[in-house]
Amino acid sequence: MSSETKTVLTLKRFKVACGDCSLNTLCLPLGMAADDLGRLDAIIERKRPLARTENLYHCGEQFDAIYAVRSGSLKTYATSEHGEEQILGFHLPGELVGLDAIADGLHPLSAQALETTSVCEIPFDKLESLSAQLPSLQHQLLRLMSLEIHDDQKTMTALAQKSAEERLAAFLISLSTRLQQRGFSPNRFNLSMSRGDIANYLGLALETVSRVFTRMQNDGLLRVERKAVELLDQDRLYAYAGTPCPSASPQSSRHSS
Amino acid sequence: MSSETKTVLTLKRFKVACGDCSLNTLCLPLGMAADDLGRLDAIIERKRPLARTENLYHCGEQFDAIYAVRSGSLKTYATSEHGEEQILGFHLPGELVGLDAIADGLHPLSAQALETTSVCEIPFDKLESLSAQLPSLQHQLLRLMSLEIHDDQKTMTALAQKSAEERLAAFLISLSTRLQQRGFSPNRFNLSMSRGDIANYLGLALETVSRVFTRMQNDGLLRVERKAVELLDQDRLYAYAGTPCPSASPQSSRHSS
DNA sequence: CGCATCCTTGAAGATGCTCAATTTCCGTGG
DNA sequence: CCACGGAAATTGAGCATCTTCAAGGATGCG
Repeated sequence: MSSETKTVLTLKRFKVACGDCSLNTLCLPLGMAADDLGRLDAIIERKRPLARTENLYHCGEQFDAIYAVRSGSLKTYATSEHGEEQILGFHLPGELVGLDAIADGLHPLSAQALETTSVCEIPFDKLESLSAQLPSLQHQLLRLMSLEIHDDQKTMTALAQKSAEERLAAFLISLSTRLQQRGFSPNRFNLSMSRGDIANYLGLALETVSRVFTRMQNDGLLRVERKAVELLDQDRLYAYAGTPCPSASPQSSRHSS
Repeated sequence: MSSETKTVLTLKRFKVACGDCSLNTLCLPLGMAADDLGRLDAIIERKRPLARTENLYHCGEQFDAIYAVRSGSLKTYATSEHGEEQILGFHLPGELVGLDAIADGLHPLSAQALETTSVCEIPFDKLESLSAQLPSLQHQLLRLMSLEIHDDQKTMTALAQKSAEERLAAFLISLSTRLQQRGFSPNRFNLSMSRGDIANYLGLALETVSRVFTRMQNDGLLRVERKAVELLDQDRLYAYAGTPCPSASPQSSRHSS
């Protein structure tokens, strides 16, 4: 019995029930009733934290669970036949990874921790059957997948038609917004990824990202020192990035080109 | 009663049950039992066909249904504050559009027919409740959303790290593959979108797309005349595009460039 | 038959990349 | 504690790809 107690204590470091998790307004639990939460809790496995550069899964591996980031951050990336990597997303606490693997049961990407990171593992078969029983869970799962599609579309827009400055501005705004939703300062934060990672994600050369950072700093838009970023002029940064389709004012007049 | 018969006949032009639809191995019905299909049929509304340039929905409108393309094709696009459009996807028969709107109940994109196009309208609230009852439907819905995420990631990779040639090659391969899945020739097909649309989607200038087409034609890769495309050398086209993480045969021999 | 749209082709110019050197930072070991 | 070595970041110069601007040709619809 004492050994059992010991085990519980050991695991307790990682075991925080969804109901007590600060992320439950962002993550899968959003909108779920308290007693339904218990059923979700029951299928979730909390894993030991990952160290920096450690992989959560590799491209090509079999898919059997999705993961929710609990703390830290991850990058997901594809590897070309020539060994070059293409980063396709950075994932903050409360975000799900692995959704792209549902389609054919194999992970199309790899996921790697950018810093010490802990995740919740959610076996997909159990999640599917539970979703059928809990409408709010099903709804939130669909919502989060939709959100990922939506976010990817924003990234595609940035890659397709924005300049280096605009891409970096949009990237910083995305980070800032998401950090704010998680209770962090939107103006001062640390980049958990390298310049190379940012460049890779944004389809730019490492050197270009570095140059744009200095240019923005000289313009008084922000201060950046190594990983530490401080946004000094949100408004001008937003103007730089130019967000499409603000879901806002229906413009009755057509622009004639 | 005769009037009722008349109505049925009038609608019959559009009414093809999912069970009789040639797309049911690609679309939502995949994997569903025959009697379950009837329940899906019951919530689907077949709309009158859209003419070329007609919109299925506009960015900013309220979301209450997803759509399955039955015949023809659509483009989805965002509109920036300056009125420029960014195309984010082309959609062929059997593919779903509107999945990106689940997240916040408003369409982030507009959808426009590239040619005469008919769609099935699937009210989302009904789809959600039916999914909870039919596991195979829920599974296929999740699969198709996952597939969209996966496809968007491929596009992001192309935009981030590929040259103009590689992007166009990857685009043509994607079209070819999807057309083949739908029972069309993978080697000879018509582009339903303009050069400008392709360029916009690929993040290139219209002129660049035109030039790359001619270059590829001179290289014997393909023949292109206006909208008509014939792929002459699939292998070389694939080599051009370079697909990442083929989740497939570990090629023992590496192509040296 | 004529106009408008779409596509093609050419020439000049810009944005961002590659190559290369230097500096800063940080962890490791003396 | 300091020194060292490697990784990450910065900065510069030349260059390539793709864009922009511009003109001309083809196609299709009224």
